[in-house]
Amino acid sequence: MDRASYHSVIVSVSLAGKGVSIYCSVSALNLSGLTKLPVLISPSLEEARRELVIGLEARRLLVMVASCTVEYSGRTGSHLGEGERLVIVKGDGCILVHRGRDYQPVNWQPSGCIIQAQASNGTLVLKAVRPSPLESLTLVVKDVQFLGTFLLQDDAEFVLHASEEEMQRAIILQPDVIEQGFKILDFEKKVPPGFVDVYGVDTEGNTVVIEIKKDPAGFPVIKQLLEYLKYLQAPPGKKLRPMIVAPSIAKGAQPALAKSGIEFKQLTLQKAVAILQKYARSDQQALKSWL
Amino acid sequence: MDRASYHSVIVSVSLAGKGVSIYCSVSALNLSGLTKLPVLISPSLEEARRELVIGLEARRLLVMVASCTVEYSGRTGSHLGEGERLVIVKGDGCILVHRGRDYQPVNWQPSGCIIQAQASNGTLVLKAVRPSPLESLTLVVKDVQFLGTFLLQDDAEFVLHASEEEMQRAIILQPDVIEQGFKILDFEKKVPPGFVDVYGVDTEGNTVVIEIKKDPAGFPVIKQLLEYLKYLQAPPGKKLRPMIVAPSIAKGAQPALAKSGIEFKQLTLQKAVAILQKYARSDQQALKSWL
DNA sequence: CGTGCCAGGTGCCGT
DNA sequence: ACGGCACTTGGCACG
Repeated sequence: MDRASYHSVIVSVSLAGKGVSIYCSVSALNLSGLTKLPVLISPSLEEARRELVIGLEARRLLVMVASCTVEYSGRTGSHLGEGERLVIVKGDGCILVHRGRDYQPVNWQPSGCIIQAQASNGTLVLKAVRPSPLESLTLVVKDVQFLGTFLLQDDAEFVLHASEEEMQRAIILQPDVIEQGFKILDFEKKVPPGFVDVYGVDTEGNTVVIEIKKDPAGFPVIKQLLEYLKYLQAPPGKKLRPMIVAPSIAKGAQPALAKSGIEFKQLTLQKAVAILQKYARSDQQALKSWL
Repeated sequence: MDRASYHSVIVSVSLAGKGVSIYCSVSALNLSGLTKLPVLISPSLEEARRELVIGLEARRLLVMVASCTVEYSGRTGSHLGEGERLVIVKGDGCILVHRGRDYQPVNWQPSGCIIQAQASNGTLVLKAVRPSPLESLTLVVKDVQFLGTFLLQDDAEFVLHASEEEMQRAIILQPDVIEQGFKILDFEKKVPPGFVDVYGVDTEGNTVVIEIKKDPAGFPVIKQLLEYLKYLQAPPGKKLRPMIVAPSIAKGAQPALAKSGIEFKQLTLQKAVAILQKYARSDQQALKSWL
């Protein structure tokens, strides 16, 4: 690829409505050709609509900065007056409307809905309908500041080191982390109100019922565990030992814990990860980089 | 504004690293000047970093499509290998990393964190640190496909028609919706396990304890209400009438409801909204457009 | 600041 | 489909 080919760039300036439409056609990948880089700056609504339809068809990632109103109707309803927002449409048919602040989108539609863009009376209407539960999101676009359509090359795997699941796996791999001689009989054991995380016996033959929390254990988990206990019983002459495994106890939960006869065993995420590291050689690669 | 001024466009083509850097400087607002439209297409990492710093400083909305790795460490930890993602940084200091699919971001940081962009060894590192709880998100950017910085003009108010709150307001405005002659004594009344949504008396002087749900009422709400009842009692010679107000009863919850002696009163969101419409003239404007 | 609770919660997995 | 539950849940209101 020679130096000259880098300059194979088309810039066409057109007058679209009241705005300026700059069409930068560039490709870093195909420099010798005149491949269009799908970025529109202040396009007319009709140009934007055309590009949206192409992007939706190709299931590309659409990123639009536009002035619009947003209506939602479905499980409930919402209304948002006109203003400039960031609109994202993904290849799997989900849509996000973000304002200039806040972590969460002001409106959205989960993946799997039908999205269409149509011109309507001098405005561009973007509609996203979710079949079940039936709900629809409607954007009436008055002005598009920016519209880009991208294809994201992304095959990497996402690895999350978190959660009860890793703590549970650590306990299963090394039951001694609970106490010397602890033996696991079952996990995710079904009882009417829900599932017992870990279920086992101590060296005395007592039944140990464990509820795991990755966060400081508070009142809800105590109630949950007591609820489970109603449906469980120890072997004749043995005790039922309810136990909460968590990194810590929540502020005011200590008295309730003592009163209800529930034991507490500290297990931090770090320790759980260390145990997994020790036992699961195959996981070492994925785990070594964090912490 | 004459036609010629629309062409006041600067396009500079530079060779940045292995990529092409097209710098389209345009403004639809200030066409006579050479105001920069902050959109970079395949900039060098140094160009991107400079633009990011400027955008962060000005608390603008940053939208970047880039190939990067993502590390998270805090309450838990995560790792995501290299791939192309959509990165959003908002003015309030939150950051979202979106992949090409899925409603939710693969990684993020809520608002209020400190974000910095720095060059590092041939890569661009974007770091977002949240002070409390202490957690950090680190993006190592290898290649930037697109970077735009926007200022969103958006003063509209968001109106959500939803939730228990509207149902509660409807009941408070028109207690008859529960039953003829029902009188409200209190709402959000504190009991040890939580709060009673609505608390009142019927025409017989019996105490009515209402729990509101906007979704079909299932087992959890029954348990919740029974929990509250333990801490409440009717006047001498009167009854305690626990009642669930919801659009419907969940599938298998009917028997449990009957068994526990809890009454059910249907109230849909639509009806609640209608009541609010009738009573709150000032709200009519906001409510009239939906449904 | 923790504690409780709602959310258009979402997502995952099970019957 | 409904049920139970975790989530880097986020968000708000309140003691």
